[in-house]
Amino acid sequence: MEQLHYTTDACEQLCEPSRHVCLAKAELLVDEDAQSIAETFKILGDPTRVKILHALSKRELCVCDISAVIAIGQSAVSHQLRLLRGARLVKHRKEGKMVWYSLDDEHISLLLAQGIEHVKHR
Amino acid sequence: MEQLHYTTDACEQLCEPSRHVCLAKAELLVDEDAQSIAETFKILGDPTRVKILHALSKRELCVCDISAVIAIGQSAVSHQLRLLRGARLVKHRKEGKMVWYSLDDEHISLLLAQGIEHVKHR
DNA sequence: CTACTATATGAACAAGTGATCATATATAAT
DNA sequence: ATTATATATGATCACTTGTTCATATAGTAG
Repeated sequence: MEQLHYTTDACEQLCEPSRHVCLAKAELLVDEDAQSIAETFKILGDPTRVKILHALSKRELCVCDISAVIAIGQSAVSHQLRLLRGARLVKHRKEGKMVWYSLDDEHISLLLAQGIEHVKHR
Repeated sequence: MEQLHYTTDACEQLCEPSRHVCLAKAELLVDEDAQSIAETFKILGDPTRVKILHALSKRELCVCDISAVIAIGQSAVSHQLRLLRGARLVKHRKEGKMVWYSLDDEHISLLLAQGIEHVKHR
């Protein structure tokens, strides 16, 4: 009975027989897209990275600044920034031996704010 | 040298000595908030849940519909819905032996759309 | 060149996650 | 009551994740 759920159209004959299920199937995100979208949210889904992004939403900071602000080791910060870069959530510029990080665009700030909004709400 | 990074104010004397670091520290998200915010994004950070939310953003669906649409076992769907409920991303209503799920509010739809936007962009 | 500082990265390990299986609960039908 | 269906949940296990340690790279100063 486990398997039947996705070989037949819905819960046997009980749900409205399949129209909305067919529609939903047609509109279903393809694996690849769902994966990419989830990837972005997954990166946002860590308290350390949230702190980093929130700090960067206020001002550009270099790696050791972030390390100082967040109170976490330099190595850990670098690892996290790598992930954030990979997800195009932050950008960086070199200046001598320092590397300055900032949010990739204002979009990110909005996304973050919206998450914060959801949490504060209710 | 690892530890000094968060006992002194920034990268020794090299960064603009500490004004922006002090500000950033003052504005730093407290652990609890960062944790809650990350929690929400973490829930959004899984392809199966993204598919579920995307499907629910179009129309209300019952558990076995979702199972049929996403092509994943009923048990897995229930487990995921539990998490989604916990994060107040979806709501549900019982109707006989079926349980119908939908997004908790339009905010969620926006949040999801913004994530999709980020991925599609560039 | 040598020493020092800022950042990046690989390895390793503890902790967490998501699917499946088995089973429980609840509602409905006979 | 018995049977069937819809959903929920606990246990398990392979897999992922985030930090730390050690070390590498790169820029700067002496």
